[in-house]
Order: sequence, then structure tokens, then C-alpha cells
Amino acid sequence: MYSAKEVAKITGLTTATLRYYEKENLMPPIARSIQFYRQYSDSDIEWINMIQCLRLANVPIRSIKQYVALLLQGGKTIKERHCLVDEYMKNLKIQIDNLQKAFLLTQSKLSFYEKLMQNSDNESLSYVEEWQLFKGQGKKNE
Amino acid sequence: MYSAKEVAKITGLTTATLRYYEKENLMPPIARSIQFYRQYSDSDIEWINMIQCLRLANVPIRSIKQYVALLLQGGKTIKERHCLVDEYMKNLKIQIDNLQKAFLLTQSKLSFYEKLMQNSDNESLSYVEEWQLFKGQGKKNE
DNA sequence: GCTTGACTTAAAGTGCACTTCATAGTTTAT
DNA sequence: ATAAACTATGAAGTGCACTTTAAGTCAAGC
Repeated sequence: MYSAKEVAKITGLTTATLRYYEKENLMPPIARSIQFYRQYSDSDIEWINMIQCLRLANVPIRSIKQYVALLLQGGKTIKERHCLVDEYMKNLKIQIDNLQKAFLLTQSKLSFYEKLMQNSDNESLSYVEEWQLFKGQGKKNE
Repeated sequence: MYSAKEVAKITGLTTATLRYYEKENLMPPIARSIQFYRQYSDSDIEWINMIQCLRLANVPIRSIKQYVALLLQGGKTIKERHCLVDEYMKNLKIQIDNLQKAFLLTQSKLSFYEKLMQNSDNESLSYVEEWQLFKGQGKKNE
């Protein structure tokens, strides 16, 4: 059994965030001591890991709430959960795609600046000229 | 020259967002008609595309503001801009990494559910059992 | 002439995911 | 015995990126 602070240290979340997740029904019921202090079990910590994974995938809290509600209902909700996770997957693919597009553009912008920095006479370069140069470079590489 | 509404249609942003970006100094000065209506040029639209690319990479508004301020100062700020774009790049790499981790986990969760759905007797499966099954499956695949 | 619909502004409102605050009870160390 | 350090709660506050509202100007069509 772990105290709130210990769990905070293990997971990298704050105790406030843990309480927030619990309040939002993202957690199963957490055991309490006689003094009503929370006592997290190993499986609670794994549960938090699961939430952290979903948050990493930018799954909104209200959607995690949905998923958790199904999970707590047990085996009969597997189809619905499969459906939800499939949505997460589609979303993930879109996000990765977007980031990779941005990655390519950023990469070419970076090497463009590196080329420019080899010249010494950029003092007079206006933002319009830079943009045109950058676009021109892009076309050469196509 | 394009009207606010036209630009909204072209870029997929709302006119309100366009005004917001302008107010936050993410845009160079936009030309105005006699009636003080905004008249966006082709290069304004490309500028918006650039902002959209940065937003796609989850670059916060205040950082875009910084970048744009340097851009408007012209060629002497190339080193600083290179530095900023390099930060964007580092951040992008982290984000892509995180999403790919989530992707792998989601993928295995998905195929786990698909396996479970072939069984018909999941009615009695509690959330604890599911989690244990899922973890067990993971180990087999390692 | 009057409505419709485009545009203008500043300012207030929204939704999300926390975060901080105020208040109070409990345990531990000096 | 008193302070420090942990726990608890509900409620209010924060920061971000817009979004909506209110109040007005301008041009075109019936």
C-alpha cells in the first residue's frame, strides 16, 4: 500500500491531480485507512499508468471517463471498449500524421536557416525575401 | 486581395480566429480598404499557412509571437530564429515519440480485445482479470 | 427606405485540465 | 506541548486558445 505522496513520486503526478482524477471517476474506488487517508494498491498504480498512457495520446478526460465506466462494468462491455479504443487509434494516427508533416517542414526550415547562416550578408534580408527564398528552395528539392 | 470571409474559407479558420491572430501580433500588418475592411494578400495567406503549420506542431501562440517578431525584424535575427526552430524540432521529436509509444500500446490493446471478442464467455470477466490477461499477453509477445 | 449580410471593435465568455486556496484533522519529531 | 509535515475537503483560480456577444458601420438588393 502506498500513500498519496508516494504515488505522486512514482507516477510523476501531483497529489492534487490524483485527487482530481478520482473525483472525475477516472479511478476505481481507492482504499482508505482508519483516518480516511488514501491507500493506493499496486493495481491502482497500474491503473494510473493506463490513464497516463491515454493522456499521452491526448485522449480527453471525458473520454477516459467513458472508457473507465465501461471497464468497471466488466466483461460484457468488451465490444464497446473495442470500439472506443479503435477511435483512440484513429485519432492517434491523425495526430502522428500531422506531427510528421510539421516535422518535414521544420526540418527543411532548419536546413534553410543553416544555409543562410553560412552567408554573412543577411542583414538586409526582409521577411518577404526570406519566405520567397525558402519557397524557392522547396521547389528545387521537389 | 481576399476578404475576411474568403480567407476563412481558404484556411479553414474562422474570421474571429484570424482577428485573434492579428491582435496577438502573429500576423504582419494587413492592408485595409477605404472602409477599413481587411484585404488579405496571397502572402498573408501563406503566412497563415505557416502559423497553421506551427499550431499543428503544438507550438504555443506566445512562441509563434516570438518567432514572428524576429521574422519581422529581418535578416539580422536568423541565428535566433534558427535557435527557436531548433527548439520546435526537439519538441516535435518528443511529441512524436510519445504518440508512437501510445500507438504501440493501443495497438496491442486493440488486438487483445479482438482476441477476447472471439470468446463468448466474457460476461463474468472483471476489470482486474482483464488487466491481468492484458499484461500476461504483453509478456508473451516480448 | 429598409432589411440583409458583410464588416468593424473591445470585452466578456467558454472548455479543458489542472492548480491553488482555505480550512481543518492527524502524526511525528524536538 | 508545539511546530512541522502529512492528510482531507470543496471551491475558487489559472492559463491557454479560442469563441461569442454587444454595439456599431457600410454596401447591395427589394
